[in-house]
Amino acid sequence: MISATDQQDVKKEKILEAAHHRFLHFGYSKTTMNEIAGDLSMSKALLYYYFPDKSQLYVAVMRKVADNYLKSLTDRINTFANLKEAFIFQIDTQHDFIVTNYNFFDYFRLNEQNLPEMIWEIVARVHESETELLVSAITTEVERGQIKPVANPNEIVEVLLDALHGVRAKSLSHKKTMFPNKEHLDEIRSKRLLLADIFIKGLMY
Amino acid sequence: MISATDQQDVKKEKILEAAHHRFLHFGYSKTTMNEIAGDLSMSKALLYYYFPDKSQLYVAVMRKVADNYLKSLTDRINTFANLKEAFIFQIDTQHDFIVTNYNFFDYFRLNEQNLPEMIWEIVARVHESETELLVSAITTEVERGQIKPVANPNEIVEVLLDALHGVRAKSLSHKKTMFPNKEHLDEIRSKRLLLADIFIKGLMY
DNA sequence: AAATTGATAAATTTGTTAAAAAAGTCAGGA
DNA sequence: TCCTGACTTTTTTAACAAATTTATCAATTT
Repeated sequence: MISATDQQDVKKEKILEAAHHRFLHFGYSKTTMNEIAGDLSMSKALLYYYFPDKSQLYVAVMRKVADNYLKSLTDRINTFANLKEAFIFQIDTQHDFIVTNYNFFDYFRLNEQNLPEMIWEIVARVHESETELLVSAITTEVERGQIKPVANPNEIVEVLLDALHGVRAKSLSHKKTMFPNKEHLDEIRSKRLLLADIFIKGLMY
Repeated sequence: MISATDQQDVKKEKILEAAHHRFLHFGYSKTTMNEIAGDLSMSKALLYYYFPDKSQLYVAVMRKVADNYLKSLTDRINTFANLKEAFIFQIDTQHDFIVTNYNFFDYFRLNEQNLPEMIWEIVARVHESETELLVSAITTEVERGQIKPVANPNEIVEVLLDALHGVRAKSLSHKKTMFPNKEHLDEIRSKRLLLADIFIKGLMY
């Protein structure tokens, strides 16, 4: 027998899917609760039965999206042959994550200031997970004797992540095209790989 | 005898000073041509005699500010004992430049898209100058045999500048305080120095 | 002629308000 | 417990007037 709670979870899941679809294609502000309800052939009121309001629905979708990303990270932790592999994985995985969810994050970019606290918690979780992956890779590489022991791997990783972010931000700013195209993205990727290379050598003996 | 053109230049200079003062303290949108004229006890119409419009006045001030910065860079080119010194100089000089002109750049940040072409030319000049300084420092260090020969120093420097920018951007985003305070700035500086250190080691043999 | 101004025109921003759209609520039905 | 239609409240949009600011120009001074 299927419990009521399970049924609810199934329906909630359906709603999350529909909402994700809308948010992903049209962004937060350009999708209405009516439309999401319409997509599911249900009344708007029912959405409010399952989720308290629009922004918390968005947060729930975000959490799901983030959890998927998180999982793809934790699945691979400690599976790398060397530090470089780990760096490349981080660069490509994060890149893919951002590109495939580009529109979804418009709400995020638009409000920047005064976002619900929960959003920041999710962001923090993601960041921690990214950090963890790389810290672990560095620690392993130290144990293997490939690079110098580092006093504070966390600090190193944070600087690396900031730096990688900078490569993206700088390349994308003052480009007219609202949408990053293939060439840009390739340019960013190769710059990041160059940075990663130098960085790794910088950690060696 | 003082030529009419010299007189004009003197007066233009006065106007640039007054405009800079206003832009620096209140930003572009919060200063009016009337106020600038008032500061100089002249009529607003006279401003338009010397400068075609507000935005070109701003650009002229910007050019002056940028030229000063540029000069501080070219003055020091090829005067560094080693690569690290050059990097530190770059970090500190640029940092100082941005902090002392923080408000002045609000116009810059606010419009981001659709800025007058001249602004981008100035930005490009500054960027080239920063790049030149660092490329020269790297080339010198290669000649000294301190680091490995690099195929494309320009590429390396560009990545470094992007990365340094990233350290700043990441640390400053999602901080509520419109104004970066001392502690933030110190944190950014030390992160940047760490990055520079790793980077330099990454360029060694 | 070159430098300057007051008056005035043109453009932009700000404030107001009404209509439209969207968010969010609720009494009641299956 | 799940669900809806009808309803209320809040937010966004549009239109327009008022106020501010940019920009121009004929007239005046140096």
